[in-house]
Amino acid sequence: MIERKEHLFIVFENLLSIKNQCSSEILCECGSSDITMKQVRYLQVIDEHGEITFSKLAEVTRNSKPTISEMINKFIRMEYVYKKRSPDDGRIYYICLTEKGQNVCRCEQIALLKLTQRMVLSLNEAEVSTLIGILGKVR
Amino acid sequence: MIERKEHLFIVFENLLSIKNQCSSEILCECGSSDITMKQVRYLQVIDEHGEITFSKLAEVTRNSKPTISEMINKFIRMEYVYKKRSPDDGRIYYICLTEKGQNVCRCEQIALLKLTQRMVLSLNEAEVSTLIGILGKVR
DNA sequence: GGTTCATTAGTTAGTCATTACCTAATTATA
DNA sequence: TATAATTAGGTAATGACTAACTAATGAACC
Repeated sequence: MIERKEHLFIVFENLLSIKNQCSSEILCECGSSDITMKQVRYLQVIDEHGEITFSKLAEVTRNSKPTISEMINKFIRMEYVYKKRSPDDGRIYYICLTEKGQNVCRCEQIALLKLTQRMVLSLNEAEVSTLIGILGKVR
Repeated sequence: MIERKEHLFIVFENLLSIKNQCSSEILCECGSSDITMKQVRYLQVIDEHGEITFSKLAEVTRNSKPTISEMINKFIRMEYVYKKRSPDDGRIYYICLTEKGQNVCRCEQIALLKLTQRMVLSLNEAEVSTLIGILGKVR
């Protein structure tokens, strides 16, 4: 009983370790191993909106516009985002993620995808189905 | 086929989400929701050594002693560590983790433990055994 | 055993670079 | 005149350093 709990912990620890290693690799490949969590979160907010204006991003993140302006300039230098002038209103720019920016802010999902792909390779179809069935019950 | 891969991804995404929520809760309970990753890593180094001297910690982390001195003073203020005078050598202090410090630097493991405990509650013994069997094959 | 001196452990002062944020003033556009 | 974004100048916190310092230890010598 106790043995089973510990065992479950160990197999999940192993899986998580594989996932974390994938995440690290993704960030390293992007040359972003030292990006801060706040930076990742801001990129995630941009990702959620597809493309977003400076004013909107300031509003959504509760920062001032100058703060956003500086941050976006920095992200441009880091090649995470680019800005696109609005065709309709010369005042407005849209902030868009580059491929690098997308990879960085989605690196946890990409890592998880790689983990599940790796699982599908290690296991047969019946095992995968069984896993889905059992794990789907966890709340 | 494609459906199965996506499904596996989704069930694992759900599990990971539960785990991440546990982590956040642990850090919030400790009043440490804004601790930095570097700080967590330093606490993990201290954890790995049980108790460690300033000089040793400087050596292991490749920082200067004044840097370690300041960091540890800050961790003391944050109640993550305390220092213990060596009984043998008046120059030497040992840096030890408080319970809070231990919780903070182990929060990922604690969260994973809570997740696996939750799984054990949701599933019967046969299912748990099956999981262990299948997931143990993943490399 | 006491003294002296070199060494070690850790601290303090001052400093620098970076990140994350601000307001006020400005420029460009509507 | 109002809005969108930028620039200038600023603060606070984090993460790191060197130089100089204090306190304690240990070896050598008397």
